[in-house]
Order: sequence, then C-alpha cells, then structure tokens
Amino acid sequence: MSDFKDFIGSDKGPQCPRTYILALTDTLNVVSGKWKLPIIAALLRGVSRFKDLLDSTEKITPRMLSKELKELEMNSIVERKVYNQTPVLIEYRLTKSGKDIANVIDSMIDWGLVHRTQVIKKLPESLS
Amino acid sequence: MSDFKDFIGSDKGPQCPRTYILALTDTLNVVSGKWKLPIIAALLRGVSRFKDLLDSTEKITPRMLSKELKELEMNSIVERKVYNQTPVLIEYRLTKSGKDIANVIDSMIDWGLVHRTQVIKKLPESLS
DNA sequence: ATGTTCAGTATACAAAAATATACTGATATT
DNA sequence: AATATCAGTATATTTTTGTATACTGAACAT
Repeated sequence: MSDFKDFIGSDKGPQCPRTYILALTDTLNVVSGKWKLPIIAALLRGVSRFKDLLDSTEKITPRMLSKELKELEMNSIVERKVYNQTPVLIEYRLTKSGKDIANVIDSMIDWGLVHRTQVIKKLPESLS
Repeated sequence: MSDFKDFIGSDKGPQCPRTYILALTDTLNVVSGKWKLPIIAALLRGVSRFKDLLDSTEKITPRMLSKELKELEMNSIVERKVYNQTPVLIEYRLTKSGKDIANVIDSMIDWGLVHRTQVIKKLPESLS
C-alpha cells in the first residue's frame, strides 16, 4: 500500500517517486470533469450503447458523450466493440481497470461521509 | 465500507443514496483542479506559511494560492490561524479531514499503478 | 419516397478555471 | 528616508471545459 504522506517530497527527505505522480495524474484524469463518473456509473450498471448512455446520463449532449467516451477509450477505461449487424451495434464496456475504479470511488465516498460528520460535530448547536 | 457498484442507481434497483453523491462531490471538490493536491502535499509535510507555500508550490501565483486556501478553509480542510506578533504570523494547518484525505490519494495512486501495469501488459511486444 | 433509428459530427458560443503583471499596507531594518 | 518582508489584493487576459443547436449517413420499415 502506497503511503502518500511518506512520499510527497520535501527539500530534505524522500521525494515522491515520479511513478506515483503519474499514477495519481492518471486517476485524476478519470475522475475529474463533469461527465466521466456519471458515464462510468452507467457503464457499471450495464448500459452499453451510445443511445442508452445518452438517455441514462441526464442532460449530456451527444458531443460531450462522444468526446468523453473517446478519452475513456484512449485511457483504456472503456473498450469500444463494433458488431457488424444491421443496424450496426456498438457497445462500450468497462475494462478491468474501468471496473476497478469503483474502489477509488468507494474511498472517496468514505472520506466524504466521515468528513461531513466531522464538520457537523464542530458546528455550533444553533446551526445544526 | 460503501460499495459504489451496488448504489450507482438504475431504473430498476437501488438508487445511489443522495448522501453518497454529496460525499463524493465533497471529495471531488478537494482533489480536483490544478493546485489543491500540491498545496495539501506541502501542508502535509509541514509547510504552513503563505510565503513558504508560494515557494514550495512551483509556479503558483499568490492569487491562486490565496483563492485555493480560502476554498480549502471554507471546506474545513485547512485552518487559518493568525498570531498577532509583529510581523504578523499566519499559519495554515490541515484539519483532521485534511490529513485523512491522504487515504484517498493513496487509493488513487494504487489504482493508477495497477492500471499502468495492466495497460502495459496488453501492449504489443514491439511497443513495450 | 418518407420517415425512423443508430451512432455519431460540425459550428458557434458561453462559462469556468487558470495566468500574467502589477500593486497595497503594515511593520521592521539599515 | 529608502528598502525589505509578509500576506495578500486588483485588473485584465488567456486557456480549458462545457453547452446549444443543427446536421450527416447508413440501413431498414411503411
């Protein structure tokens, strides 16, 4: 298990390995932005076609969906499969990494839940 | 432990509880953007003054540092303490939640490291 | 032949995030 | 009196990210 606290780097002491920074940046690219997580959520529950992703991701435009799916595909989070049926069927599926990102999301939710209880605990009675 | 996969919501089935979405959004607000994590990293290794944060966070401008610190303070990630010495001393310190975010970062690094090995594994010999 | 579905693309625009550059005001130092 | 440090603020601009609206082209279906 990596320990960020030991590796964030300082003038004297161990520097954060470059591989850690790259790994962290990769992850940020997958969870940042307005649409990546909603799309991944839909894919996790089995939605796989462009049209269905459009419908189940509220208010996203086809332009954004297309752009985000391309980025996710380039980053090996999503695989695009073309079935040469008629009409053509195109399926987007999460890769192993794509499914695994759920662990990161879980840890984000966990932090957020604890954080909220800690913030509320410190609130003056009158406000809570 | 929360399990995002069970709660992302679908038309038929359990919906993702609103509190989970709020918790996730809180976390994203802390890790997203260009400067929050570099600043938190500096705070984690004990840097606490505006000037020192400016120097140890490469290329950030005072405007951005000021803005980010205000946001982190509003979100109870950072506490600002004013010591009425002369010259005035102002210290920024991580709260409990602020320190705990290191766990999320660890899980992000872990995912990123595994992801990279998985991507390389699938690369054709000629490229790796 | 007209309309419908699927899987997008094209063009223009608006909003949000980040940068560049200069400045302030209080106190202390030389 | 001039200079330096600390902790920022002010104004303008650029870059990045996201939105709006309309359109395309292939293959059926009526």
